[in-house]
Amino acid sequence: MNIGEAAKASGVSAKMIRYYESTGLIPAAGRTGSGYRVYSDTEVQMLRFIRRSRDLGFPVEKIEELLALWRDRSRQSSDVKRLAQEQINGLERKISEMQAMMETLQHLADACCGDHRPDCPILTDLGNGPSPVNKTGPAKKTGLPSSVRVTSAALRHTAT
Amino acid sequence: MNIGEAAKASGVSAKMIRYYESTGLIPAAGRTGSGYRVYSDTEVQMLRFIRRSRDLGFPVEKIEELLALWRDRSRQSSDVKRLAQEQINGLERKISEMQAMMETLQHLADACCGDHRPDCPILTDLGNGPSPVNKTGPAKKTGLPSSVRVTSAALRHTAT
DNA sequence: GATAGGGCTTCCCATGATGGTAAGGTCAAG
DNA sequence: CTTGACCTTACCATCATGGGAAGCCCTATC
Repeated sequence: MNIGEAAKASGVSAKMIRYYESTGLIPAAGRTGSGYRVYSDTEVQMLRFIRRSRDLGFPVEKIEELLALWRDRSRQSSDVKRLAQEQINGLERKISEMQAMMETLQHLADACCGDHRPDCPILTDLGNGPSPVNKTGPAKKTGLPSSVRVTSAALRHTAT
Repeated sequence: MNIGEAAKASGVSAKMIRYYESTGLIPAAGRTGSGYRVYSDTEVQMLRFIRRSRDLGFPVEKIEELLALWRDRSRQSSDVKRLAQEQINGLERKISEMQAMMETLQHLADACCGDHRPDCPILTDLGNGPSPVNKTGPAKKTGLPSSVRVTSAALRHTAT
């Protein structure tokens, strides 16, 4: 099986398969005499594992750990569960941050009549809102990061 | 006001202020004889606007539009509201994607006893799960992106 | 006036996961 | 033997942000 077939079978693009190999996430594939990469079913299964893990939001760094556990027959399921729980916690945190953003935006949008006139509470808030966290006091770390910066990275893939 | 003071007053790092200037998001600041950037209160207010917009998850590209509307006294509030609504929709979509990931993970974690034994339904699922969307059929676009890839970009800033 | 320390300047590099492109080799079918 | 589809490597771009180096400037202290 060459890289294109492995890509189709695993759902991981050929580009990413090469990338994962270059970073050491997966071992270097075998080669034909002419230099083409060759993949076995076992390797395709590993790629599917990676793909599925990515779909669940795991960063590649964590997938490295998951793969190690996957291969380790003397693993402890508690280690796997811990990784999963950490991922759940991270997702939960991001979700609540985004929900906070969404609620703020919804309040602002609700207050904006959205007609031909220029008056707009959204812009007013953006201009006068409490951006600088340390506006009135010497607060340092309030606990909440205040900025969330979803960076549109998460948006990108679905939007495009 | 020099760039460091403007950074403190606006909540935008000096680094980012220079970056925003270089990309044209904000006009080039004035300079002292020795080349230091100088900022007025008006410019700091614009920076606060940007910061606040970022905090609500707007990508810089959208902030450019928001800023244009902010400056435009003959704007129509409907345009602002539309941008806000788009942002809300994007957040909503990302949130539901992450919630789906979280639920899947939660199910898997619930099924994992998390003890010293190696048996783990999480790893089993990752290895055998329905990763390749086109596994049994010639489906093309199922409508759902199937992959969500939050990329941990959203995690990063809060995690680190 | 000299010196120290901190702030400013520009320029380059890194992140994370992914796609794009270009130049060139290979394979299989006709 | 040609054509087209595929493979190879190598480099660049994304998006917003931080880090660092090398060098100039300003202020305070001695």
